[in-house]
Amino acid sequence: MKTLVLPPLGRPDGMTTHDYAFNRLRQAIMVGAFRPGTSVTIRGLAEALESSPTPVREALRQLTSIGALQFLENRRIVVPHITPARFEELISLRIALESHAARRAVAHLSERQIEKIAAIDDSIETEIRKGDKVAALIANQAFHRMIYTANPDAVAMPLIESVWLQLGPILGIAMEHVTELYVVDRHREAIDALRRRDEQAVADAIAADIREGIGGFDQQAVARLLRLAA
Amino acid sequence: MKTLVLPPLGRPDGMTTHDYAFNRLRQAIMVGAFRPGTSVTIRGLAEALESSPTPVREALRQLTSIGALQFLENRRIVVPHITPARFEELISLRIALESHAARRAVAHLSERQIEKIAAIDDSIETEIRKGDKVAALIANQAFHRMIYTANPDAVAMPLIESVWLQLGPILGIAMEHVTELYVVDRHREAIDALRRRDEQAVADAIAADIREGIGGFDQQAVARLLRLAA
DNA sequence: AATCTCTTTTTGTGATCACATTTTCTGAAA
DNA sequence: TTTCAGAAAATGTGATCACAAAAAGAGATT
Repeated sequence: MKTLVLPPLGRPDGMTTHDYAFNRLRQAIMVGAFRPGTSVTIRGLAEALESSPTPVREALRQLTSIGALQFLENRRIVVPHITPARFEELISLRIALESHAARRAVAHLSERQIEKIAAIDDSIETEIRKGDKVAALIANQAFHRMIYTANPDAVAMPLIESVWLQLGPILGIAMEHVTELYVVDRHREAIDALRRRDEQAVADAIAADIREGIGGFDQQAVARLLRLAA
Repeated sequence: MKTLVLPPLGRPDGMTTHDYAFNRLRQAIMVGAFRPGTSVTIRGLAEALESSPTPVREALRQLTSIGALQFLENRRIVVPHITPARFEELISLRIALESHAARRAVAHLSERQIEKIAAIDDSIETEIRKGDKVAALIANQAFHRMIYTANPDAVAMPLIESVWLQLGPILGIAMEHVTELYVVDRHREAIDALRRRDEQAVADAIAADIREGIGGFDQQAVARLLRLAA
């Protein structure tokens, strides 16, 4: 029985055990700490998180609701498999959802917020230069999240995070097999468009960012990655 | 203590208590059986479902993950409130998501499936004539679901259902205050477009269907409905 | 080696209980 | 009637346990 290792995560005061388990697992999956097909057990995670089955099971159930995990018929809990076709669907969904969310956020963004977004973009570059892929990834997600959540009724945000979670595992594989991380520079383009309050240009920049970033993997590249990981 | 009444729902053999609770509550919310702001208790639902707190809590946690319920800071569990702005965001998200899903489904639909969809559309008319609003609503959802899930990798479907769930409570209010139910006849248009394999026309018909259906409530109408329900 | 059968272990499920917090109820004071 | 303080009840949380199903292991047979 190998003990499970999870990326650490701070636990604020007053946070319930269940919430902590949920957030920690969620973040682990989102940054690609689990491979597709990996199976987890309630008791195993309870031990790793130093708690009991009850709150862990609740966290796992929530994670399945957002597509991050899957309860199989035989009651096993696994990280869902990805096929090239499903990957392509997820990317196209990301583009549809995020360009929609970006367009809907433009009117709500203050100058100050836009500067904050530009600062986050700088931090992405910094992390890449340092070679910290996970940190760069988290900063990149923060960049996108900051834009979409400027809308006070950002109902699309939870759905977007669900898609990110479903892409997490293959992202983890990609990171292992890609020596150098780079981010296509559509971010500057998006920031400029935000400053001009040009909704269409913002949506286009976000779409291009996704398409040329993780979306740049074609079916064969995905198939190759999946084979490498198998 | 008034006992809680939930719309009935069959329970297949071998279905876990948790799964049953989840599905029954989900369906109840989706068809508008709960008002916005309604609060529920774990023990109360456990009693109504003739089970214990554990599986009910898991079901409630899942429902919060998909936006159907909300755990407040004081640990109370409520059906989320809706503002006119949030309503408008949800409708616009429905249009973005569903026209995307519809477009992506067109290529996968067989002639046989299209006929099945047309049959479902007929059943909607039947239910409306009978005056059974809930049945008409469920049939209408089946119509949409059947289209989107023709795509074997319909990754957008769970997200779409999440939006439906969030619109459920206001839908329930609307049904109480609308004497006559009618469905804008964009369904025929969608079916025709499906037969022609015209992706753009299908997407447009679905968008129009939403916009002229539930989306037809303007901000003032929503505000009025919410006031009536308060 | 490969396959099958039986035993042992592991695992998910759901009920129950103790605890702390929150809400509700009760009754007195203003 | 309103307001407020304390008591009582209700509620969410998390650990534990018993049970059934599934998986893993052991040993015999082909």
